[in-house]
Amino acid sequence: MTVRTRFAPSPTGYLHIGGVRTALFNWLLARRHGGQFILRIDDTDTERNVAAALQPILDGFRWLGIHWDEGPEVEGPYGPYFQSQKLERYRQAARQLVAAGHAYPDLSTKEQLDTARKAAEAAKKPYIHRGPERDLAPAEAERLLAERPLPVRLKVPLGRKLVLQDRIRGAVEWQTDLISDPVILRADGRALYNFATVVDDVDLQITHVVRAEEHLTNTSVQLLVYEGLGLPPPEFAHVPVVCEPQSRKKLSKRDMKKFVTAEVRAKLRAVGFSDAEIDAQDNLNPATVAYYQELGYLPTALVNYLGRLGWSLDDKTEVIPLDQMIANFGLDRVKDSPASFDPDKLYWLAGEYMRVLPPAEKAAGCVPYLVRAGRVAEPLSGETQALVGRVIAACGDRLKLFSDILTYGGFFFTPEVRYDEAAFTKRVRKEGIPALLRDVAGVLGATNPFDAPAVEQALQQYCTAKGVKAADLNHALRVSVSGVPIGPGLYDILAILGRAETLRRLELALAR
RNA sequence: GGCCCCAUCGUCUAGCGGUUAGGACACAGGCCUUUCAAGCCUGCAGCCGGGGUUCGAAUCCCCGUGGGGUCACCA
Repeated sequence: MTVRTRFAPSPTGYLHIGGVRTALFNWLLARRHGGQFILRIDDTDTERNVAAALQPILDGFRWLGIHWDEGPEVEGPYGPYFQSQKLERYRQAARQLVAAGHAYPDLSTKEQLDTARKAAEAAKKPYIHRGPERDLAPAEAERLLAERPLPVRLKVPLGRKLVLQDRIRGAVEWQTDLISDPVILRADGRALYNFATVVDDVDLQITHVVRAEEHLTNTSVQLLVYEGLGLPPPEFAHVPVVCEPQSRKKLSKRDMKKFVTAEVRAKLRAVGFSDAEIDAQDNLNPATVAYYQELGYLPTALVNYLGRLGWSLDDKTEVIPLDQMIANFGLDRVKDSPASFDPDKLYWLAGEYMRVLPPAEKAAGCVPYLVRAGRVAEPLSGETQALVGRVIAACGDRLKLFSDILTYGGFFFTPEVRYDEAAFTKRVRKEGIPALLRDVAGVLGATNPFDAPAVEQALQQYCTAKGVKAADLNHALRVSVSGVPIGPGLYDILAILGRAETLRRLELALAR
């Protein structure tokens, strides 16, 4: 039997980190066993524009390289893949349950239900609804349903114990007497999640339902739907939820704005977002995939991080490239306790992946940030292309995210130097430094060739000869030509700028 | 509150009856060094508590405690 897994997002307008982790596990399981991964859209209850709200989700998965074998835009033999297109199918399945005596129309009014619920609450008892029509003969129930629109409820069998053999949690049990008869079809004919999801999983021939633990309780009802339909349930695996950083609380889809801290805002502004944009877009925060995409994280790093959150290969491996993850993934090594999301570790992994990325790919990833910041214009000239390559090489391991090109190498691409005042005061506005720089400008004017080794040699010779501390000179030079106290090696900086530009910037600094 | 799930360094995890409880991120210190990174070395830090079972428990059982999830004509 081929393994078929699925991920079923609601079109919310963003791809949530927690959701991706769940989707990734499904995808890995399918790939590991040569099966299929299906994307299905749970849009039964959405009023909003589904297409627009779905696009960011599809984009996110594509960016991550998590490709679906069936679903939106690729279709497949078991569609439709949108719940909104399966209304008639759900009605038909509900009728089947009614005819088999496993479901019934409920005449109770909302008021009656509310009253009963409140009474139960006041008595501190759980409210278990059993509609009076549940004992109607199937034919009678069908007649009632044909007469007028009524909600349909599942007839939960009495006095039974339900046992789920969860692939991650082991045996989980429920007493059916504690399960209220759930509505499976509204009076207007729309299906409810617990029912639609089962019908869909049946239609899509899903073999393994891997989903977040928050669905564990739902599984009892779903088990009963399978039973009523006369079908064997698939394998279930409930993975623990992903929690907020430094917390045990679920990384919630609600209230994601709270993750937009001052630090996060600064990072987004650094790549060109305005405060207005940050506030307006609900997908620009660290709980969504888009955030990492915008900051220039390598998608491979994010996938590695997420795959490693709640699953491990062994007792030591942290960097697990995708092919290795596919080859080794299994539900048996998925943890059964929640894990909190750790931005620091993700950042570290991003650096690990960036380090081994081929130069051409680094350049391709960095250029868009330079373009967006107005530092280079497209199409890039051959000269600019070469400059980008040299700057990236000089940045070396400092580059962890593509957007880091702005922090470490931005000054190469603009004639005006923006000075960090604190650094300028500390390194340049000092007794004797301006005179030193003027002197050194002469040395640099005579250095040939003007490449890193020659510049280094010339400056060191100068320092030795004049008894100048190399550090004092280098710091002053760095801040003078780049404006900032951090960045690539000084000799690389000077060589890349070239003699003329170096001397021009030196004059610029001395004129301040 | 009912039901269900969970519990090893701050965080991610290894461990599946006998280990000096291992690794990673973060943090601290050191080396290197023109800055910042990187790299290398060192350090800090953990089995929620209590009972059992056993020669022996982080590991098995029970009870607490704590955390989480879920209780809709949402998904």
